[in-house]
Amino acid sequence: MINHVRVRYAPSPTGEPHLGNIRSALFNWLYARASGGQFIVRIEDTDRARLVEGAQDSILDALRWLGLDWDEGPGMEGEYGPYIQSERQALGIYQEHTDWLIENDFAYQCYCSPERLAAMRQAQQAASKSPGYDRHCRDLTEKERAEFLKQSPSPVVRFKMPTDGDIVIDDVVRGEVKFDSALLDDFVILKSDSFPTYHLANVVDDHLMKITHVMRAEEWLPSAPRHKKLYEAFGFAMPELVHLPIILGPDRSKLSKRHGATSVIYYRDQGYLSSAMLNFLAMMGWSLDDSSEILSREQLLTYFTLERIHASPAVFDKDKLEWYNGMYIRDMDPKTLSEQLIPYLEADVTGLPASVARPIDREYLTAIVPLERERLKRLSEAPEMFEFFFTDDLEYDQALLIQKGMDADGARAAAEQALAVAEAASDWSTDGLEVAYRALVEETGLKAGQLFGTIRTAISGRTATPPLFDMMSVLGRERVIARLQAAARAR
RNA sequence: GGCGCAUUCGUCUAGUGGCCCAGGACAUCGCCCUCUCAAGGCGAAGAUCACGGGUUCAAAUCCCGUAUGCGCUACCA
Repeated sequence: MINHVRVRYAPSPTGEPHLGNIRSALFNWLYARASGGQFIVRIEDTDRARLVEGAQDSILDALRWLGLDWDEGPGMEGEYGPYIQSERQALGIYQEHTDWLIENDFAYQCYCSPERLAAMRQAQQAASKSPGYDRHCRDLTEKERAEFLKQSPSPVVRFKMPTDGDIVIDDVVRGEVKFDSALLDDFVILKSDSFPTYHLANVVDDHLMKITHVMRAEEWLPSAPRHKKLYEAFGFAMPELVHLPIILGPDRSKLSKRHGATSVIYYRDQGYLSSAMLNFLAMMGWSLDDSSEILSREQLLTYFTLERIHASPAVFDKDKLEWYNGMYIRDMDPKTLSEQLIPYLEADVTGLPASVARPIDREYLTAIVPLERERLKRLSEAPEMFEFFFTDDLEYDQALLIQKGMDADGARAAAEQALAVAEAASDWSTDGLEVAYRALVEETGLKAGQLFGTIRTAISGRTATPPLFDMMSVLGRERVIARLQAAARAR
């Protein structure tokens, strides 16, 4: 049986790659790969006014980052190209199809001015009638057309929708959905700049590119009946429709900039791992069972099915994304993590202080990483978290040296004693240091928490750190001694 | 306003007529571990399955209605 799956991701280059948008790309990709089909990327740049410079690159970057490779599309020319609609427009593809529709009485030129349309809409609203084009130009005589054409030489083209009867579309996720034709107007398929609207371009290209499944966000469901009529007029076979649930913000409206960052690129830059993002995105609108939370790319590929796509919308939960990220960070080996951390650490403004020489010591870094790994939620937290390992002069509130039940003199004394032990230590390993300092606890009569707390602050400048002796061992005797000396001098 | 879709813990979800006085995960809280912070382990709290009617011996699951939310209603996608 030859039912070769071909799906597509068709972004409009009008901004940053939106989380919801990339989630659609992911589902398409997953389905293509899971079924041995093809994943096609098509750039829908028919809105010349809203085009954003660089948006296409940034969308493709997001795809590459997540490892969503495409079989045909920009940079991967296949037999159904070109894959950028403006290039297809230049080839006359949409014009030809539009002409055919007009010749066969499925479409007509409309000469109505934007002013007339606006006035019409206003009147409809005032009379609280359902809005829609009044078909003013649908049944003009040849003579009238010629007359109007003189006044508006670049008309739009509208598609003739049926005026009554139901249009039933079949959606894989939602089943049959019925629309009343009387409520659907004659929509524009070709704009006055001779670029197609989404509806025309989408139907024509999906057919020409042999797309078998149209998987897109739910907000497109209301336009499905228009597309169906277009397919019928052309005599094209209808692809399967799969409308994905929308991704919502915390206030339950469609996720948008006012909810904060929505760009996948932003999350990448913040230090979210692509594996975590992939897993998280997959679980928004799809799930495997009652217990699987962590699913690798490979597992996703083997388990993904259309049947398990949800119908109801999902709220974007940043906390859960962070949890996923932490899980995946902890799962990384120190070497790989170190490499990924370097750009964040060496970055100019957001990285380690300028006083820290670049490139940073890779070996030292690799020793630090195992100590901090389980504390990292985002790679971008590393500079702040690792800073004390690299800087020579620690700045901190010296009151932090004084532990519960101690006074300033006690803290100074503790630092001095700790210093003496550091200077005398013969074994600088984690275990060796622990033996030496446990002995000091006995000797001083301080509580372990008190002594260790003072040392912790002395050598790190903070109260929350990795385990003390691991930290001392990695910092090295020289740094530890210098820092204990400073603490002993504290006043 | 019209049309459409959706509706299980705060959030993501399991659940397709009896296994459910509803299971898991995130977040929250507590305990344990412990030199701090994490991580981890254990536990708690949290859902009258939106509401109201049916159908059935039996409904979160099927049907009808209502409500609420969201989406669409452009020469934007």
